[in-house]
Amino acid sequence: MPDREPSTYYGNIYKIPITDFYKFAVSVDCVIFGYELGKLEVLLIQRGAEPYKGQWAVPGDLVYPYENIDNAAKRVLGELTGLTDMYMDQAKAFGEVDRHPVGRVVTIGYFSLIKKELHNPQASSWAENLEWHDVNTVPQLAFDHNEILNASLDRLRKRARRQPLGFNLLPDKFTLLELQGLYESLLGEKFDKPNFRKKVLDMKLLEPLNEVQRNVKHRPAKLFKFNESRYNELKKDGFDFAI
Amino acid sequence: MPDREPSTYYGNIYKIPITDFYKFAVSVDCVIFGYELGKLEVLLIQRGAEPYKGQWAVPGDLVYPYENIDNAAKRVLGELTGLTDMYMDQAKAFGEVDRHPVGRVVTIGYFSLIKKELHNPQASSWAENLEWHDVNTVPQLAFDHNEILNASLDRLRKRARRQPLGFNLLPDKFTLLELQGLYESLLGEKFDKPNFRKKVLDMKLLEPLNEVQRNVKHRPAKLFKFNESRYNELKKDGFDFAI
DNA sequence: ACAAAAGTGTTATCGCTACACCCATGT
DNA sequence: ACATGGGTGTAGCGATAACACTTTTGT
Repeated sequence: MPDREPSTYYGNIYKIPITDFYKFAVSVDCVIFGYELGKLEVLLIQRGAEPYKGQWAVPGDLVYPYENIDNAAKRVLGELTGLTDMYMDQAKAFGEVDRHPVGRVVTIGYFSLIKKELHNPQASSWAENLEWHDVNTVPQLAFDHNEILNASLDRLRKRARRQPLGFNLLPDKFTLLELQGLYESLLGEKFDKPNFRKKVLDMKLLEPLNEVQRNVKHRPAKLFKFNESRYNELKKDGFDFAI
Repeated sequence: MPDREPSTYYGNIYKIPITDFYKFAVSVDCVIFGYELGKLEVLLIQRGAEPYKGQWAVPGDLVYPYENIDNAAKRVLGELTGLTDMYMDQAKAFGEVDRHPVGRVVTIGYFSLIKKELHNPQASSWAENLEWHDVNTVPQLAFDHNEILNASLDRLRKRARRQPLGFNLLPDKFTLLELQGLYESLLGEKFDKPNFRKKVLDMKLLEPLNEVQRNVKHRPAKLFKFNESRYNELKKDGFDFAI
C-alpha cells in the first residue's frame, strides 16, 4: 500500500467524506475441485470460528491490507488446508451488502483444481475439519457460499471445454479412459470411446509413456502425460483446445 | 449492511484486530463498448478530480457502504455518463496493493455493451469530458485502467463467440451485413457472406422485419431484429449459440 | 475359456468452406 | 448501362458420430 494517507475528500458527487468509503473488508473464497472414482468433488471446511461456527464452508478469509488478492487466495488456502501449487483462477466477485453478518465484506471467488493423488489437505488454523463432498450433494453452506460454489462450477464447466483444465484434476500419469471419465463427470455428458481417443490424440498434447497400468485384472492401459509446453506452442499458432 | 458493528476480533491465525481489515475501499470500473462504422470503440472519460486529474480513464468510482456492487456499477455509469439500460457483466476483480495512489482500493471490473444509436452519453459529475476511442488506439489511462480494459476486451471476445452478445452493440434493426461487420471487427476475423447468412439465419434467432434499408444507393437490405425470448427458449432445450 | 477393458478401423452423414451466380436499386 | 452491395445455390471436402471388431491381461 502506498505510504500516503487517504485524502480527506474524494471526487464523489455527494461529497461524502472519503473515510466513510474505507470501511470495507475484502475476502477471498476458494472453491477447490478434485476428482476421484468418477466423481467431481469439492473441498469444504468446517468453520471453527464465528460467524457460522460449526457450519460447512468454502475455505476463505480476509485479505490483509498489504497483500494483493491473488496472493491472499494462495495464502488463505495454505493456512486452512495446507494446499499449495495448484491451478487457480478468479471466478467472480460477490458484493451483496448483507452477505457477511459481521460487516461489509466484498469477496473475490476463486476456483482451484487439484490432483488428489498428489495433495493431502489437512484442516488447520480456524478450520476445524475438512472434507471432500460430491458436487452434486453439497450441504447448506455458510454465508453465500452455495452461490459462490455454483458460480465457480459454472465457470469451470465452461472453461474446461476450451482450455485444457481437466489435466489439473488427474494424476500426472493417466490412461485415456480415465481422462474420458473425468470429462464425462465434469461436463455431464457421455463420450464414445474410440472417438474420444482419436480426438484427444489428434491434438498432440498427450505424451505416451513407456509405462502401463499395474494390478488391473484386464489388459493394462498405456499411460500418458499432458505436455503443457507443447500446448503453449500450439496456442501461439492459433490452436484451439476443444472438448 | 447489517446493523451490527464488526466484532473486535476475527478468526484469523495472526490475531489481528478486525478493525485493521476494514480499511479497504471497493470501486467499480466499467469498460463501455460501442460499435460504429466498422470500428469497435470504448468510451473513456477525462478525469476532473484527483488523482490522475486530466487523464483519460474508464468510468468508475467508489462503492457506497450500503450498496451492492452490481448496483454501484450502474449508478456510477449513470452519474458519469448518463448511460442507463445496457448489457452489463462482471469481467474481473483487480486487487494489486498499490493500484490506487490514495489508499487500498480493490476494484471490480465490469464491461458494458451499448447500442450507440440509442444512447447519447454526456460527461457529468467529476467527468470533465467524454470520448469514444477506437479500441486499437487507446491512450495511456489512469490507474491500471489499460489492464482493466484489455482484460475486459479479452472476456468480451471470448464470450461473444458463445453468447449472443453482439446484438447489444447494434441498433434494434440491422441488416445481416451489418451484423457480419460487427462480428468481424469484434473477433478480428473475416467471414464469407453466404455462409455467415446461412449460419445466423439457421439459428432462428433473427426475426425478419417488413422493412428495408433506406437511402442507400444499392439494393436495400432487409432489416432484422434479435429475438431474445426465442433465444431463452432454445437455450433451455440445449441450444448453443456459436459464431 | 471367459470376463473385462484396451485399443483399432470403417462407413455414413452432417456441416461447413469456397465458390459462382443472380437480383434490386441509385446514378 | 453500370456500380454497388443484397441475396441464393451447390459441389466437395473434412470432421465426427456410430458401431463393429480385434487384442491383451487376470482368473
